[in-house]
Amino acid sequence: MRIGELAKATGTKAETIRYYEREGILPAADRTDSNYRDYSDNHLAALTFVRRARQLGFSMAQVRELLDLSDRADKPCQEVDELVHEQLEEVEQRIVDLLSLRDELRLLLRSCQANRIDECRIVGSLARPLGRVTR
Amino acid sequence: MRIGELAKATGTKAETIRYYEREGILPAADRTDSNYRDYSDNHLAALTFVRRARQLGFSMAQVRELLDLSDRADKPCQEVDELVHEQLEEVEQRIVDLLSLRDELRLLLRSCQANRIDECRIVGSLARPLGRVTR
DNA sequence: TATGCACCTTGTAGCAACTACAAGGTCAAG
DNA sequence: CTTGACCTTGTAGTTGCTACAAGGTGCATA
Repeated sequence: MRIGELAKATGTKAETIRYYEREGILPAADRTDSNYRDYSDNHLAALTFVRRARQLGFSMAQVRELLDLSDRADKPCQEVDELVHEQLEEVEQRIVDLLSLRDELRLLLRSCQANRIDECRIVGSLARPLGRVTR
Repeated sequence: MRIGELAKATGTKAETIRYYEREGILPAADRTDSNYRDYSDNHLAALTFVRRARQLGFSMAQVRELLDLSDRADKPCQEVDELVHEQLEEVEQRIVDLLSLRDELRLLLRSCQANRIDECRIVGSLARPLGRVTR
């Protein structure tokens, strides 16, 4: 299959696929006589793997690790487990951070009672460091 | 005060402060005889404002808008309100996204029962598109 | 046969918001 | 008078793409 077809099949832009190849994330494809990339089903599987891992929030470096690990069929999968664990913890931390961000923004919204900007507590609140929004 | 002092006072790196100046987010400072930047309390207030807005997740473009608005003391603060609202909605969306990411990662972790990578469901799950992790 | 159009190629530059140098100037203390 | 901490400018790197530009290919249609 050509790059456009693979792109459509995986919901990836052709440019991104070429980028992955440059970065060594995907193996280079065969070429047709006219120098077009010619992909196999293995490429389709690999790209699906990569995209899914990226959607799950893994970094490119982590995806590389996952790819390396998934080639070692005989090894224990403890390392894969650890990578997923790490990622889960990061995501959980980001959630905690965003929740407190959300609370701050809600407070900020409630603090605007005035009509004019110079009386607006939002603008005033921004001029103070974080954590002292209330009063 | 010099740039290092301002940096310490606001928890910003000196390089970031110079970057803000280049970007027009902060007004240029006066210079000493030896060409060092010399900051006033107004700069301290402005930088605090900027950093706080950034910590709240506002983009540089939004910070610019907020700064412009906060200068128009006589205007109604409806626009400020709208910006905060927008940002709140974005944060809430990011939270929703991350929550479902977290669930996916948890499922993935539970799916690893095997010991060898070629029997590990995690690796297998990654090879399938999102949304079909379970079974 | 020509020509239009969708597709492909490479290479380079841009995005956000910094961060990290390098190479050199300034200033106070010892 | 030298050491060290600070400052200056300028440039390049980070992450993960995305967007061109300039040109080649392949196929259907006039």
